[in-house]
Amino acid sequence: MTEIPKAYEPKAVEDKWYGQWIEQGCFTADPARVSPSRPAYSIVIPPPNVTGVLTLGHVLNNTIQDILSRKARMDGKEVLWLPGTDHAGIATQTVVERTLKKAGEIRHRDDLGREKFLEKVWQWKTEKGGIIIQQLKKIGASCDWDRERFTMDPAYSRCVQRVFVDLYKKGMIYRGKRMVNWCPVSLTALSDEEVVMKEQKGYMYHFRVEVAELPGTFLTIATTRPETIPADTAVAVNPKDPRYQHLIGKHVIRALPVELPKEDRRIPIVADEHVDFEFGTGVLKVTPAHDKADFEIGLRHGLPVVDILTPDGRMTAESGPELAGLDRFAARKKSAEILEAHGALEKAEPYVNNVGFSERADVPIEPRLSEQWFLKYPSVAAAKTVVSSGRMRFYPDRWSKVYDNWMGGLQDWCISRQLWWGHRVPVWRLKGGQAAFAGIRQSLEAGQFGTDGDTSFSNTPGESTRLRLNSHPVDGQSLEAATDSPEEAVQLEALGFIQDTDVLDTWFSSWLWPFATMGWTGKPETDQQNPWLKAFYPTTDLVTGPDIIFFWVARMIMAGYEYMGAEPFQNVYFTGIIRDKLGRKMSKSLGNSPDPLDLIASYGADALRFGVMRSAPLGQDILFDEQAVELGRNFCNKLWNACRFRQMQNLGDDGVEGEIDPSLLSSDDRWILLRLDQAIREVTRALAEYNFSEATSVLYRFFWSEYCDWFIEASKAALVRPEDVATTSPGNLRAAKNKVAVIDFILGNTLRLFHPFLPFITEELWHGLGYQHDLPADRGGQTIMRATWPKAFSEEEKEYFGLDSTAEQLASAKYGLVSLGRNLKAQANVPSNKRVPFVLRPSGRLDAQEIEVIRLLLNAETLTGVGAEWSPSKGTPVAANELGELYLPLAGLVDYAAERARLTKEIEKAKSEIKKVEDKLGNPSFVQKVPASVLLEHQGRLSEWQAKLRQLETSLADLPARG
RNA sequence: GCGAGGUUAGCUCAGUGGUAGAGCACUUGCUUCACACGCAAGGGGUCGCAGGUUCGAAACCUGCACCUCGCACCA
Repeated sequence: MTEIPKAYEPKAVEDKWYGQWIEQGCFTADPARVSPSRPAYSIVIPPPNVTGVLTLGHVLNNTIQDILSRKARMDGKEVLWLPGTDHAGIATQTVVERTLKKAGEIRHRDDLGREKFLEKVWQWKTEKGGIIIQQLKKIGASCDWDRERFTMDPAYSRCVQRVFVDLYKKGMIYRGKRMVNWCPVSLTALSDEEVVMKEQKGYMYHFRVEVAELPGTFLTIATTRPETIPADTAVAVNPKDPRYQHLIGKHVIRALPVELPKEDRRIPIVADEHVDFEFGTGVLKVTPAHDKADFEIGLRHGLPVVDILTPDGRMTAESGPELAGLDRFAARKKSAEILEAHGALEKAEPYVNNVGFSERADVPIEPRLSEQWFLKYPSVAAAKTVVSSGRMRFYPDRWSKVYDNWMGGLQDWCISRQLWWGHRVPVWRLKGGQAAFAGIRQSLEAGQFGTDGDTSFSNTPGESTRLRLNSHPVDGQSLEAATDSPEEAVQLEALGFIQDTDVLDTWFSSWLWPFATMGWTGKPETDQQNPWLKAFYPTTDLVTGPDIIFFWVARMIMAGYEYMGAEPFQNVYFTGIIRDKLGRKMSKSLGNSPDPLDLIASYGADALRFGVMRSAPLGQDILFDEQAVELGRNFCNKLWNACRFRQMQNLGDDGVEGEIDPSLLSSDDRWILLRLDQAIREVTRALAEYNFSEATSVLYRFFWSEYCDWFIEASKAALVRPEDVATTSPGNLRAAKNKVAVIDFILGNTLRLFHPFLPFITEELWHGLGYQHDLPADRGGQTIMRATWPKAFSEEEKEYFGLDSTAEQLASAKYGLVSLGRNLKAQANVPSNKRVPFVLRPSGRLDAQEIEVIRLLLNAETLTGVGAEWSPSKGTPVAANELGELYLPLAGLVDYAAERARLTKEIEKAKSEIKKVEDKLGNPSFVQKVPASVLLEHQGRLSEWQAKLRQLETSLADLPARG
């Protein structure tokens, strides 16, 4: 800090220190350093999407992780904050495909084929995929970048395969033809969690169908999706519905396609409990191929499944010549028109219903029957108990109920995706009957195949493949082989096996994140020797958003128990969701999401961190306002200038002042030491409770409202300017040096308290003020990151410094009196910079030193101490508290009318306070039942207000009648 | 429909039984020798509504209203 700019300039400071931290390996974790005296602390980052760019959500989330990591380092822990990125199957594939299309390289990914396309994705990932990691560095994230992981790293991929094969062997992963959520844009199945319900405006179409056996008799059916009529294979009524009982077992003539002969459109009327006869007309069209509930009805009644939609949501030829080829939404309109043209449409009423949307592509999903891989969740009981028993803590706790609720209603997880980018399902398949398997039988040493068992295809020790013989109603028999061994895969392919073309849901890889990133292999003998797993698993804290509690958190807990035998983390902190100041979610289309990097450029990274932390209350969504960042910048600037002020107090002996001499401490010194003590306690507790906004408010209050507003100002009474050193008495110089020692003590502690929140500026000031001198390199000498976290005073220390309530009360009373005096000045319209004389009549003994501090804080020309015998001239404005009476003699300048108004107002206030307390004290049951301390406190308050009232009334009476 | 959370100053939020708070915004006055990204003073709230418990309720209980978010879902 040779050159001292007036305002803090973050840019150069941030780049400089981040570079040094990296260079000096400050973020690097080493399991060998973990010991009982240096416990491990670990966090795994929620891996951001590799295609992602930094959002305010990331800033929030990662600032919290950084605060926790930096605090743990200062607590003397060995810290691993493990970073990385997620391959994000659909998102990444979409981004790359779009990019290639834009560049005119392809029209569709099929133009390249799977292999070539994947090469392009990898190329893109290498070139552009690391942006968010670079951005995280800008906010100061202290991740161990040497351990950065990616969910498609070879070692990580191996973990995914191993887990798949293991669950396959356990029978928990199976393949089946089911109704799944199909995304017609991404052309893949989705899990239930990836579908969001949205209200949609549409129409409820009422149309008529004729009962085949009773010509001229019609049934009216209500539907929102008339385009699926050609796929109807029945209509259903409730068996208890008297309106339709007589029709059960008869048939209707399906309305579409009209071109088809009537006899080909006969579909049965079935009775099913599912039908709600209150709803619509009580007659339900049953479309097993395109509706989950209808599919179930179809199963119950043995109905055929007729699929009239292509994977990308267009109508097939079976829907009739007028609809064929149309998009499903166009077909909806068209089919209504056809119905109307044939007189079958009774009405179309506007209707709002909930429709499932693909979260990613933001289009309505189609329920679709298809062959997919499913997982029965493992280790459910353990995962449920660890949270409900309170062994793993959720912050805020209410999320544990949400978790418990979801864990109680688990449905099998659809884990396969019809994509190219991702972990390919490690299952190989050979189709054909027994004849086709004959050759293989010979190549297998153990002839046991066709049953569900392990076989070795290669000679690699320890490798084995699970073989399973499946019978498929259409495809006939197939032999399925699941393996995570590359050697065996080669062998299988040599035998004509073909690998499944699906990839796995991205979450099927990220649920392994806490241990797969630490070198887990799934081989117990190896994993038990793994120093990283031994030192850092289970991790300490997880910080994430509540929106992925099911996607990620719950699944990680289950995987943790299944594969590590222990929970993956001890505490989970759920952040709020960042919204704009109108409470809307941040979104690209609304354009309401500011770029954090722009904010950093304008205000600095520390300012952004502080602003976001300050407006992030525990468990509430955060309404983001750029003003919060501005506040952060102002705060950094305040800190900067307070330290600049310290730098100017150089008393000839360069550098940090030494020990504090307790005998020279003033009441202000003792007061600020106690305020610091309080701040340390409150910040430490707030952090332990993950209450980050509370911690920042305490820091703000302590540093700005207490240290700067009162202590620094008061300290100016004792400080000596460098140019005056020669002419200052030795006693005053000693006092000044002791004052600087107190300032150094406070600032040294303050910088450390602030460091987790404001890493850059605190490091700069730590070195600028020379606080690193005389500290061991690993305890603050090299970096504030490793300085010890401030400790509250022990009783012994409090005694040593004389920190008792007397000192605190005296200082508080002084500041109280100063405020009253400043108020007198303002009421009398004296500009705050104008120095006028004050007179003080103390109620007890008051040192000259203390009087000087009061004078200085009042910015008074003089503050004359007078005895009880002194009396002011009539009408002199006066204010008083327990310390004494403060007069503002204005010799003819008093605005008596204003003074009368002021006094009258004060008197009213005093009277109302007295009445309040008197009412309470006058209540017999209050006096009887209330604790003694509360009674005393009320009595004290009463006499205080009474004394004040007397004084005010005297002043008012003393005012000349006319002013 | 089920569940969770919320309702306190113009705005964003603290405040879990004993004198209603902070920051921002607002008004007024200040180039007071660290800081105008600042200093000082000030105005502003029947704590969503109605009952109840209590000597005493913003806080605890009951009901209601409104807002937000999950989960489920009827074509």
